[in-house]
Amino acid sequence: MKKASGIRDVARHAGVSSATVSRVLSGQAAVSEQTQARVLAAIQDLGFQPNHMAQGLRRGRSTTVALLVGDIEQGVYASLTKHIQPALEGLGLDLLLYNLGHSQDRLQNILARTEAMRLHGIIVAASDLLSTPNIQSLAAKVQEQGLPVIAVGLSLQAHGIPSIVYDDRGAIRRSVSFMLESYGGPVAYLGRILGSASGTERFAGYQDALAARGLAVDPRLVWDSAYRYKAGWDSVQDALDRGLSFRAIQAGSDEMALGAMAALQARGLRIPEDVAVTGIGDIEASAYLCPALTTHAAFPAAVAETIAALLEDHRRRKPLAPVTTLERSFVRRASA
Amino acid sequence: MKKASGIRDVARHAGVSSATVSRVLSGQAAVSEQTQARVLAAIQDLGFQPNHMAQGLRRGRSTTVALLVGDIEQGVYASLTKHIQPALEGLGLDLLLYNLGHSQDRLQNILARTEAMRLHGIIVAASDLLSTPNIQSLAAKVQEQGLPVIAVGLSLQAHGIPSIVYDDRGAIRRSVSFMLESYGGPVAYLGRILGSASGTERFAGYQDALAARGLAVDPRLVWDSAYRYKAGWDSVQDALDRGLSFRAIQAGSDEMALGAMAALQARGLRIPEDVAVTGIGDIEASAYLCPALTTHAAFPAAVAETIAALLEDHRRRKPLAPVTTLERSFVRRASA
DNA sequence: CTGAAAGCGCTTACAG
DNA sequence: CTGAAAGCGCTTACAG
Repeated sequence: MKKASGIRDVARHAGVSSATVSRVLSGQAAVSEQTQARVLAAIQDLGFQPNHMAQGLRRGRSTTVALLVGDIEQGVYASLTKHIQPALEGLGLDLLLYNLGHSQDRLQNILARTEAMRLHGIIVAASDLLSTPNIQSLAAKVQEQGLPVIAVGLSLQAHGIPSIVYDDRGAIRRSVSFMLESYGGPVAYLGRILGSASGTERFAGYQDALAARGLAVDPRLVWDSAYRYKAGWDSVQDALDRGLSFRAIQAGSDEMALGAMAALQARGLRIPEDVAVTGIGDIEASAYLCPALTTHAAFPAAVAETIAALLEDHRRRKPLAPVTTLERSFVRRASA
Repeated sequence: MKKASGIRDVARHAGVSSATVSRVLSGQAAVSEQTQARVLAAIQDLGFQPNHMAQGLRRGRSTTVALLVGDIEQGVYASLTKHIQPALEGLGLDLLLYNLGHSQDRLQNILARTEAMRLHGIIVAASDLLSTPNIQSLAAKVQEQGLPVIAVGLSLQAHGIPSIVYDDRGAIRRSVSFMLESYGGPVAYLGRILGSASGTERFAGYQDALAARGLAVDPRLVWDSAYRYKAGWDSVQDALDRGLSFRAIQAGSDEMALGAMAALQARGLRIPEDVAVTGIGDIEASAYLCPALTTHAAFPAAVAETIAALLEDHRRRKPLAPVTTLERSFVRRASA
């Protein structure tokens, strides 16, 4: 806990110039072994740590990556953040978190603020359909500033932004097909979230499954809704009030599925004997409910690794993979 | 989207010196109205934004606040983060997130890394008992570096660190008393988490409630456990296997309460007819389960406001309130 | 109220 | 392999 010392102090202590200290710090330039040893010792002795702001100013970029998430309170984003932070730390990068709260305006403000801080990169993890100006703003950063921008959960590949996505359409197709076969009766779709990129993808999987069996989509069994528990609860209460009948529900997220299950149980319906339920996302709570929720797992660790790899590729000026698609895995539990 | 322009460009554009531009930027020094207007216009014209790294280097501190959370996947920390980020943004500050994963080693590493970045402040939101070296390291930052450090969820007031805490002991005392009165039978305590500051506080509330009725604590009905859903599930399964009998459960967190409820239901027990359950925290899921969980609410918005106020006080060199205690509010729902 | 100048702590051509 | 010097983009005494 010495007073903040600078590179000059280290240089003096080691009997070299500050340029040399800087060189051993960067590890890039060639420095003789002896010199290096002496500098390293001086750094140790003084407990020296290079000033990030000075380095950033000089290098023209910070060591900070902005992570913009749809809503940190949602399990998906929380677990993603939990894995991304240490992955960045491994690359010597720090994570600046911005919670979008699913607002395009907020995204726009943040993107504007962001210019001034010479970020090292931007990760956008949001399932919302982004507004055109926002996408253009992101694409501009990639092209003009050479700033790596990575999209997670929605594909911005068409705009030249490397993306990491799940094959949600395929996943939902499989689980809906499974429920159609196992339970026969009609399968409702909960949460065709308008304005959500992944919501749209997932709903397409539902359509695929019905189409494969020559079934038509019954609009009364497609429930638009907001995100979250309450939406699931409300939609099911509403459907039951209207006397609709269905044998199973595919929810667009685990949160909605849990809300739906509570509503079914509150009405005295048994899961899965009366109505089967499947979610997608596999949030932590899903495994510890009664009955436990059948769902599709996510792989936040794999996403974090992919992000780290892309960032490394960018550093080495390698071309970045335009899109990385991860498969969901179906987690069969008691609810379906 | 102009090329990054500097203060000099603005100065030239406005026909003044860069010192003057800096002055209108800071808003601190006196500048004539005309000059100010011209500078502002130039800033507009060029879309100028001051370089954060340069400002930080010169001022000796960044505009970045580090938020260290126990585990971002837990509802408490997620909702706290969600509210703190915009509160900081309102003060022109950015949030650097570090996920501790409840590890003292990680905290130590982060605290060490942190030296180099000339932070604007540090917020520690963790319920773990901090290790002595970590507390000393935090206290040292307050004293030597004049860096504001704020503790949330655990009181570090004894170490000169302003703290924001809930009266969890009082809250648990009230709900345990309530269950004792309503259900008569024995109340078990789930989650006396060893090594957790708030875990200890909460358990003390349980002891208070029993003591107030002249009851002794039955050690078989005090279940130590880890955090989270699984712990709640396992503890209850275990207690049931051992043939223990209890009429109600006070859980040390909502997550544990939900895990416990699932375990009870899996064994065919009804809630609250056979066993009543109360949690603490009021995570989003709690309201949308069947039955909905009776719990104690948190007030993340109030915490965020308090943090912002403390940071402002620090900026104005006012003394900071050593401790701010918030009351929980009891949310009576169906589970107890 | 305003400007010229020094300097925050680094990195990186440029010489040698 | 190493050093002296310039400069990244700001802010802030110091004069006037």
